[in-house]
Amino acid sequence: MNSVESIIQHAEQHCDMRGSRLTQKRKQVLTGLVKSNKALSAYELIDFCKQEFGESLPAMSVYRILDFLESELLVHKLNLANKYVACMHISCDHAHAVPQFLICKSCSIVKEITVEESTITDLGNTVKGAGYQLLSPQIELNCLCENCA
Amino acid sequence: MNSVESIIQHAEQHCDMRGSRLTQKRKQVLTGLVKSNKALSAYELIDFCKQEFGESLPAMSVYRILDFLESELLVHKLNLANKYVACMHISCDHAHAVPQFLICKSCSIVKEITVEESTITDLGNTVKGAGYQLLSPQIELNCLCENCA
DNA sequence: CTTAAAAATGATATGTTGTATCATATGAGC
DNA sequence: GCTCATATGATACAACATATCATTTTTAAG
Repeated sequence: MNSVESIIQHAEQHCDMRGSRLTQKRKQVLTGLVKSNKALSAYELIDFCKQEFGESLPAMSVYRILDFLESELLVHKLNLANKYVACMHISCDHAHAVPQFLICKSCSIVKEITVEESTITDLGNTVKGAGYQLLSPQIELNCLCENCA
Repeated sequence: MNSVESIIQHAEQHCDMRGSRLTQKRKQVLTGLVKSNKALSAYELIDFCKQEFGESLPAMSVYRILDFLESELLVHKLNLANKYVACMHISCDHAHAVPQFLICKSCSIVKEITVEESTITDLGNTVKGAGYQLLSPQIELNCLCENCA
């Protein structure tokens, strides 16, 4: 069993335990993200499902599926790029900390790293000090990856 | 002279010194951002100029004007929200450090604060350690402001 | 097993953000 | 007043996203 299948299987178990269902199409969309190994837009995922599975998904469905996958913590939405990535920790058991995404603006490859505890504390204090409440504790940075730099 | 006019005047001096021109329309767009005191989309700025000045700007022009204002450091583009805000430091003389934007997802009011030196250093090291190169050193966080919380 | 309710997906239209491209106008310097 | 660079206009369209109502599939109760 290759690693993509293994990840999907983990995702399925995860949904089972949470009482939600990883349907065929949800699995297809997630597979697109896992396989591509980078951030894809909803429309790129439509193309993927068309080519890979001969499945013609309407945009609305893909967005709904992405919302679902996000609510299951299997996928992250990258607001900087208007794209979506598979969570890197699907196969990990531990809950993971605040994610930091380094998004290559050229090729959309994303590195999801865990933010230093101290950095998060600093950020949180700053936000609270300004009277604001953090909504999505997630840091996204526009970068260039090694290849594209 | 109210503070909006004062800020615009500072912006004009800034452009003079840099050998660029703050034209009528550029001034109108900047005025929209300064007056509204929050982040606006390009199309909201079109509406503002229409209502305030009876000026019908095509989208293309507004985007070009925003690019110009950004290159002059008078305006920041918030990629999280696809909106634009006037820089809070137009009237300051000192060059300012890496900005951090707390964006209220509900009302678009933005707090621009200066990132702690240590936080930036941490971030920079993490990015470099991951083999990535930071493109736009600017942190944007989805928040709720005091009023909307 | 059948049927009603809930969950998931489809279809269509449209809204929002942004850019490509080619044309026109405006202003600074000779 | 010309000329060239800069600025702006007009039109079309691409990419991302949602509203709304219809249909299908699944679940669960009787």
